[in-house]
Amino acid sequence: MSFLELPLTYNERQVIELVFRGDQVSRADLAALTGLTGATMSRLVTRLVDLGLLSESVDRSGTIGQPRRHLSIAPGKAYSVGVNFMWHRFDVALVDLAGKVLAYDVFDVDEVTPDSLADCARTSVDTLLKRSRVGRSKLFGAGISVPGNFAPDGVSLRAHDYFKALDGINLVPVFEQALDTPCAVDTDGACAAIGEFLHGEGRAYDTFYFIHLGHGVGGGTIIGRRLYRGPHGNAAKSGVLFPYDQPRPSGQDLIQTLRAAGAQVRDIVDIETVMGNYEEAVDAWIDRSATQLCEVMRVVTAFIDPEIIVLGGRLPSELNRRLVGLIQQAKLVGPSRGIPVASVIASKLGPKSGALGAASLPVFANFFPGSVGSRHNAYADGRRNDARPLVQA
Amino acid sequence: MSFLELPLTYNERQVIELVFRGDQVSRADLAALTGLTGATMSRLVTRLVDLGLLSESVDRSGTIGQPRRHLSIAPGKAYSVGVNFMWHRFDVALVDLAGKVLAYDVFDVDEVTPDSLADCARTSVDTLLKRSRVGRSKLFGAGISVPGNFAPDGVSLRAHDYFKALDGINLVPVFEQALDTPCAVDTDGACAAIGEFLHGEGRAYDTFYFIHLGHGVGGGTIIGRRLYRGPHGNAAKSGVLFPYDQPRPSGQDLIQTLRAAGAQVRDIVDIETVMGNYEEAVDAWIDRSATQLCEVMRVVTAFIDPEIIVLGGRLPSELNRRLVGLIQQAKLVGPSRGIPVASVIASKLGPKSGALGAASLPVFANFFPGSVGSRHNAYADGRRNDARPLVQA
DNA sequence: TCATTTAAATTACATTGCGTAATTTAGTTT
DNA sequence: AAACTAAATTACGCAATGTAATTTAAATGA
Repeated sequence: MSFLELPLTYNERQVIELVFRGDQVSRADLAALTGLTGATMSRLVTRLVDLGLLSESVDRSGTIGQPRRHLSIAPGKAYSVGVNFMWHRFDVALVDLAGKVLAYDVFDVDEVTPDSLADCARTSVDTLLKRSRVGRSKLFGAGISVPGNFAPDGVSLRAHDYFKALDGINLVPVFEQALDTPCAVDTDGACAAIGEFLHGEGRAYDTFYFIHLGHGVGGGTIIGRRLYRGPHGNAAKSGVLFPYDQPRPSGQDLIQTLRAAGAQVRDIVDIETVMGNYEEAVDAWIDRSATQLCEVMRVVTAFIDPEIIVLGGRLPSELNRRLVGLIQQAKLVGPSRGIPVASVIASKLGPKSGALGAASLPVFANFFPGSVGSRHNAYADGRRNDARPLVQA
Repeated sequence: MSFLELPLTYNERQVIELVFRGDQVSRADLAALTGLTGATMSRLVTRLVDLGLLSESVDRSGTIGQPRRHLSIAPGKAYSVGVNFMWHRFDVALVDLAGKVLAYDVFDVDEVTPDSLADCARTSVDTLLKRSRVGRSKLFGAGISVPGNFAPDGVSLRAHDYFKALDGINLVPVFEQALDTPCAVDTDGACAAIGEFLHGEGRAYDTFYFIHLGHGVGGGTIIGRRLYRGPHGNAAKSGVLFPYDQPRPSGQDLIQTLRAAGAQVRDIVDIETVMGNYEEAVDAWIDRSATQLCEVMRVVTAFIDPEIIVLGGRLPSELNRRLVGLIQQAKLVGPSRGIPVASVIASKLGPKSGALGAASLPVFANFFPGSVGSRHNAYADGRRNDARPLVQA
């Protein structure tokens, strides 16, 4: 981070997370929530206020004693951009730490190669920064959401057929060179889960599963307020239950369904405009997909046992809501005796959710404790940071 | 713990874990592995040696410099018992911290109620302690492995039909009263996973999935050297893919298969003795079950993305090996484009694995870092320990 | 043979971040 | 306006780590 000398400590990140996800929290609340003492919390908060990351407002709501001072993330201090790639388009969001979307736009892309993506990203991000008069120095990172999977090395892409030129590429250095800021790349499902965790329904939960319906059927898992990527970055592939050559509850499948019904659909974003004219086809697709997603619900409950399952992605919000409605009505057999299937709710983040989720990656990485390993070590500074991964000695 | 004044700190536990899972580690190795300095490691190890938990041996293998001193877990210092309940029997193991099984025996149980289980546990544990001349004061805990699931509260049991009297019961206080030592209760799948992590194939991995074939089809997930239980304790229910009223790759199903072929089988332990006489039925069962387990492999890879999948449980080791052999031969379609299905290996722990896994629960809880939350706090002692769970303020 | 070299382990001292307890602050209650 | 209350801050102590210097126990080599 250019504007912060040192990375934040674990406890500073805890404070930011609690302020971010909570509402109207005071220092005293934070002390109780973290188990730290009031004295320590006072010091932590003072430092974060001095850094300009937190701001406070006095609450004179009339209880006895010194009034609480509610903390909130300071607006306009630090910015992150998110780039969300689709087939023929991509959308970009510029957000500040407080979660405000300062600028958002959709761009076209014809050719999908590392170079063209880097170009697109650079020009579009520059456009947004200029439009909202945010200086580059205030940008602490960029997140890029891509459809696809990772190779066993956990970093290079196993791309969809539509993105063949990206196969085997590690996009992180590509984007870092183009955007001149630290970049994080993850799957659309993982980005969406992080976005939901920071800004959506997931704010109320520590452990949840996100079913992501984009071109394919993906997902993301938040376990204990951390993104669970898996050793190879390929966790949460909800689509496993549906072979590619058969009907499946994916955006691509819906596009094909609509085309078969005679609609002109180029990409997922076009669905919303045409679906009113093909109600019958959409209804049938929803019914069938809801049934299929019920099996995802059962299996996710069995393997992850989450507090809640959130359904979202790139489909029109109305479709997500209808799918959730049907799933909620279904009487599902639990995954094992006596275990109920987890509840499902629809994401409310809307069409910007993809870019917002991508922009959430750097926020999570730089300001949240979930990206810090548990090193019980009194020294945040001056410590060696070269621990080898835990392997047989 | 009666014999240890204070619970071990996070870094002390790190040392124990690395010594336990590693082989021939020196203080210098541990420093490199943890990222702590040599000075700190020296202090940590000295303390653990003084406590009697570690012992060391000089390695004069001929390299220049002061010889390395290899560390190992001291034998005979601290003991744990594991109780592994089945249908008509249960087996008990007394193990020391170093992993040595000092005593092991199988007992019969006719009635399954909380009281009878407590009675059985008390008398059998007493027997083993006396037989191996281990004083009660050296016992730091007991682990109990039960078939079944947890209620949404995460502690009370949702028992199999065979154990109806246990339904809704929290067994922890029951056993703690009977055994007069801290008790941990978890599902057979979770216990087996922990056991595999400490003593079996899982020693080489940080994140793996354990498929547990007992009466039912269960499992356990180790994520980043911690047991992932799920918010309700019901994670890793591999059986979700197989309805109860259809053939499934469970021990119960194999018992029924053998009975249908004319065999006299009372419980899983009887399978080994009779299976030689019903080869045809066993072969068919193995073939079908291997095919079914291939789907578990695919789904686990999709949702957990583990480094490896380990297959084990209560079936005879030979059957586990044959199942693994067939699964390895199968050409499995990956869960998503470009992602290979995780590899599978058979557990080598043998028939004592259930009791060993159960006995591993207290070891894990008291001596490993995986049971400690990440509180970045310089003070191990004298700290308040009453942090509320992280919820909306 | 014995000084030199090497790597492991230990010791002395400094630094950091948290806890405890006392104090200050800003309001309500009586 | 004095008493009371809860939040926030300050002063001080302590535990655990890091840095740097030192000790230890072996191999090396003149």
